[in-house]
Amino acid sequence: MEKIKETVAEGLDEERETKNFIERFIDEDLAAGVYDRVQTRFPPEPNGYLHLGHAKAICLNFGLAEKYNGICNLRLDDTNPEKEDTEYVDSITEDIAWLGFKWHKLCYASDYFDQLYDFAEELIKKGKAYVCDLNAEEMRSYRGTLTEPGKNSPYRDRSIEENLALFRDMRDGKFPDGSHTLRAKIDMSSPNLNMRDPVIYRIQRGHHHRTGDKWCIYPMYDFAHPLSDSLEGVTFSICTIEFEAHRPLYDWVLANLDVPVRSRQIEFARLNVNYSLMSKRKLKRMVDDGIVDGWNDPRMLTISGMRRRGYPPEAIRAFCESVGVAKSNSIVDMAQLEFFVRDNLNYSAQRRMAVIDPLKITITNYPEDQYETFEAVNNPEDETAGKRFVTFSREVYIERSDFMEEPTKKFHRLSPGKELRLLHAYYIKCEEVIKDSEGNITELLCTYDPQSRGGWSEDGRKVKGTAHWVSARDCVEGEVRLYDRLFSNDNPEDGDFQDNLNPDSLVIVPNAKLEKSLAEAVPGSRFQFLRQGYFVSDGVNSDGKPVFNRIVSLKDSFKKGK
RNA sequence: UGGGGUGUCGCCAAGUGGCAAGGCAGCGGUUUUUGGAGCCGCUAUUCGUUGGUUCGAAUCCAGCCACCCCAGCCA
Repeated sequence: MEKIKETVAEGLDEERETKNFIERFIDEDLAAGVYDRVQTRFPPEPNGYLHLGHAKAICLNFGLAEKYNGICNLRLDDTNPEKEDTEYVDSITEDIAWLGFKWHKLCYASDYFDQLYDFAEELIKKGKAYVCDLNAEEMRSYRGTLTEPGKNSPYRDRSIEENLALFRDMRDGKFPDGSHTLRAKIDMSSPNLNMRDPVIYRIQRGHHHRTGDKWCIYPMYDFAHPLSDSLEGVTFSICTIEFEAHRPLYDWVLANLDVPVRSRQIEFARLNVNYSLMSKRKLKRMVDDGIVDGWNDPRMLTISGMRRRGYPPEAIRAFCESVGVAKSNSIVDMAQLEFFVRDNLNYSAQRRMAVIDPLKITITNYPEDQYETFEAVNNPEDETAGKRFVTFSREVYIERSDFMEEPTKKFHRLSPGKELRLLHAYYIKCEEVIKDSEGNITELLCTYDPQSRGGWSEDGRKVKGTAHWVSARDCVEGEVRLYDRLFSNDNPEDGDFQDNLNPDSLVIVPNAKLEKSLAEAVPGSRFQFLRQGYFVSDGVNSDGKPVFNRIVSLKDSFKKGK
């Protein structure tokens, strides 16, 4: 131990490792012998697709298990047949696997329906649960308010035998939906409303995606969750902060039943990102209302949307790591997410040339039928990415923004009479600007310096500007989709999100000029279109043109023409 | 309003009685055969607020203020 301390002191002085509060709780419990191992779980309800907020919970739960040499299950919390579907189960498993995590076991709350039922009977037999005949409205009025205590249900003092018989009748389908509930007998005057005899079973006829029509009664979250945790052997049940007031109930359920493990619930703050919505309910509404293409629309922070947008899973994990785990409500800046995407892509994405807003250039002293190829590195950050060849010819396209007729002081690219380096190719000089009748620039006539092959000259003259280009003879046309923020408002939660939609959230450029190799790009592969940012291949459109989505939005400083 | 939480830079976030980490964003500079990359700097005399305890307080105590969650037979 001492040795380890020394080593740490000597070598890793600067790598101070700060533990988050959950890790400190775990350390305490381990040290106190409350638990001798760590087991977590990620328990989504299969009623929608996973989003970045879930990614944070996934990283936390799976990360903790890994860190402490424990295990983490994926559990589908399917106790409400009305909202759940196998489509969602499939998307959830796919998304978690894509993020790079492996669950120890794939479980379903519905796996435990029989045991949960038995636990309910156990509670009844202990006199700690009763069947209540109050309807929803009556129950609400009996519950009291934030400031006034509730009243006991008139059915609260039924005998154990009667409760048991009634509960079995509920199970056997003898009552209509909503007519009876099973409630825990706790305290109708508790200041915590969750403890005022909460419902733990309700009658609900609906086809369950796994158990079909076997059951017509379903356990409530507050009953099913602690018991599912315990049955699986979960030691730390990590959930979001809105469940904090449910913790006494969570503990009550485990304390009043004969369970294998007394799991510990720990809450953390959910993730919010500005310019985006992170509520499954609202995401579903956007999908249903046709505001977006589907759950995988690249403008949404669903995992499938981010995947389609080209965000690498490693970048998402690094982001989740960076935002930390705490209990205060917070809204993380979208720029932080994009930073981790750029940071990853900088060394993982190959470079390609593409011209999104083309301006034609004719090189007047370059022979009409001639062409030649140049070698170009695929990624200056990664030698193993190799090289490719690009073809040069008499007519090329450059980005319209790489030419300025009356250049400003800081503008070093092409302008009349000035030289510009075409990346990997030659120096060219602008000799003439051709305009249409309305004065719009339609073409530039340039000359090239044959001595500058490779983009370098022996006379040592300095050419500051360099631009990407594409040979007119050899390029392919493609569709480029520029995705911006879906919401114009920093916080779309202000009012109805529909009022905050950004009309320019999707701009389609149908005829971008692409380097030939991009025509065969595998969907999902990411490239840097040099100065224009990062793009991901998204297959071909209905015209058979290759499609690219922009991955991160432009940095504001660059937008301002710096 | 009863209960439960949270307040440290524009945004996240460390800090657990001994001179306020780090990241994002921003700003300056420097580079570069175009990375929006790299490199170098700068950016909280102050921790919601007021008092108290202490040689010493973001850390302990008390009051106040602000925000979030709970009155589903949702999770």
